[in-house]
Amino acid sequence: MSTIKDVARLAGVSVSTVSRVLNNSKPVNSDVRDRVLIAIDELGYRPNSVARTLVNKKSQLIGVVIPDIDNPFFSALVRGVEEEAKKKGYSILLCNTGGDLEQEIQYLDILKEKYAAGVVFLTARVQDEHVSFFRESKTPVVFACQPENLTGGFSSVAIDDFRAAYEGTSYLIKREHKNIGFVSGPLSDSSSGVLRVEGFKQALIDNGIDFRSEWLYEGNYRYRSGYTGGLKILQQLERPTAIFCANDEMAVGLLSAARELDLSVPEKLSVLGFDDTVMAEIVNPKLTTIRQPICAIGKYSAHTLIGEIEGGVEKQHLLLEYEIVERGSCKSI
Amino acid sequence: MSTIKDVARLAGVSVSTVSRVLNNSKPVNSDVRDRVLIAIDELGYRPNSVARTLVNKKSQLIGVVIPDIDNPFFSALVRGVEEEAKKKGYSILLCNTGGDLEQEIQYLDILKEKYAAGVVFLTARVQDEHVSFFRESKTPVVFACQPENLTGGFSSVAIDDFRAAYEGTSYLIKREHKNIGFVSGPLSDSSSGVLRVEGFKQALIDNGIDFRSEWLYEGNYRYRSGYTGGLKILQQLERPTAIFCANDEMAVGLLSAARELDLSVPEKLSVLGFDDTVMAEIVNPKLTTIRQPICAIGKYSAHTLIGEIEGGVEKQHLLLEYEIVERGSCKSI
DNA sequence: TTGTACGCGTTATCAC
DNA sequence: GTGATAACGCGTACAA
Repeated sequence: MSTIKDVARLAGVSVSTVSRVLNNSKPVNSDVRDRVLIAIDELGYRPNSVARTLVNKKSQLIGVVIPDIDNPFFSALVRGVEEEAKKKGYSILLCNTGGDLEQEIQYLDILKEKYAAGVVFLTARVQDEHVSFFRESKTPVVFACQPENLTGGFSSVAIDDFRAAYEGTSYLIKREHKNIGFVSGPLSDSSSGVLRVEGFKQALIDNGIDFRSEWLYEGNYRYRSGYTGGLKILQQLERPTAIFCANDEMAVGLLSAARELDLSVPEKLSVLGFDDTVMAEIVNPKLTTIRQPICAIGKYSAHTLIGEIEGGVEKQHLLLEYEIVERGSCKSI
Repeated sequence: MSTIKDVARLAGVSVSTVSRVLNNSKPVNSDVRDRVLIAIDELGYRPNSVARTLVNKKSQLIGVVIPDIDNPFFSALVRGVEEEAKKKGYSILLCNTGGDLEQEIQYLDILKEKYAAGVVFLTARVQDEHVSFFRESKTPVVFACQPENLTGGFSSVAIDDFRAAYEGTSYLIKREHKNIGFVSGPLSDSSSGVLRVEGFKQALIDNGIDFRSEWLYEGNYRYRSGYTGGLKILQQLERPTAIFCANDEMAVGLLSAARELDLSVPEKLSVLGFDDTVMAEIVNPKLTTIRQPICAIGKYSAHTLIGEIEGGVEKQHLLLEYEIVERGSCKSI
């Protein structure tokens, strides 16, 4: 492995000159520049990024902190981040936290000690600990899938969860559903989850439909809770003709519950999902769902982040487009 | 951020002494050790890993190179690697390659320049370029899901794909199926894929059943190819009573094809999957499949790797257990 | 425009 | 046992 010194020697110049052509940090005579370039090429020289990091106090690493890589929603986000980062010469340090605050902080410390250039952060709720870390360490960060007002002043990329849920509900109402249930995410801390219930409720109100709390089930985004919620809601004397789930995984669980209760979907029950992850397509009936451009959220998160890292671009809040994709799980009554 | 010098000053010792208590590299008097420890605590000092890496030429980074993080099979593996690595103080550099050799090599170069301690590698086929990289750079590596004889002498963690496919086929045969189709992975380069077809064929032979090439479809592990393969096989004049798919995703695609052709599963057609990823459970009917302990493969890969990194443990080939998990997609005839 | 020399935070080799 | 000091590979004032 050749170093900058080898290049300097071969080109007959000093290391500083080599450094200058490497970084375009100062003007260099074109003939010497050529000599250096040739030497670099000849030696197959590549600057040592560790040494660089040590002096610059900034690496080419981007931390991606998420609750669970083994969840299609998060892995799609990571893929988006990775693609964009790779394009710009950054690598991904994967921080899998299980949604645990302690682990999040632990990883944040690791990122700091490795001089990570920035981090894309997806958490159920932005906590004071997070905010103060980013403030103190001055590490650029963008929060993914987080409502603008909860990011502590940092950048974010998301969709408008309130409006998306509002429109999803409207979609159901337009199809003559007046009895609509809702399986939500955790309402205590999942901020975008709260937005979705609120969008749902608002749509009900605006259409003169009463909200029925017995048809609201607070799940946790997992298959199991969709199943349980479905059982809870559908076994009541009076049951809704449609249920809106705050994500696809729960919707799929709900499908199982409906099947178990012999309620055919969509004939007897319409089911509307959220996210449009891979499972929406493979389940039977295929899920009508609100598509959230997860991979794009990852891409734009990375893009925004790198903008802040390199260009000193201003903090910003991006809202991406969602859309209702109609498949087989909803029908008019 | 305090450095080793600050600690040395505060403790009234030299930096070398601090370094020694940090690394237990040489004996230190217990009273001075205590002073150092106190100083460390007082300053909240944490050794700078970048500087460490620069002098040791070895970081605490483990590269995980896979084709696609947004695929439940690979993401499960990554989760396993991450868990084990985190436990041992290593972090994960995620290398998403799209299965492209050029990108694999590109990432390998990045890993080298970052002084990665080792890499967990999952690729369709181990190529000469891979092997020579690991030989020359002396970077420890373990290949995941790769047949022992194709790892170029490096460690590996996998299951016995041949036997697993053999047993899967036997499972079908025991249930009186004599006409069995097979949807395979790519046969040109996916080595474990080849093993699975061979296990399938061998089971046929050992049971006196003819192999019918028209019932073999070469897919690519994706949903779409399972669907297409299903159509191809099931629209023939004579069709099998059971089809074995080399992974779950294709099995799910096959399910769609069967539904489209009005062949109810498992009544008219038994379908056997492979892997037991999340989708096996959410599809209807639920998939009977051969469970491969993907997450554990990740864990053991990391464990083996770290053993080689730290202990100079010998190269080894681990074969983990698989099992047939019976759900609703297969029946006796 | 170019070169010298020092610093980034550690570890390791040497003397003491 | 302990303490200087030279690496590790690079960027950058500063001097020329």
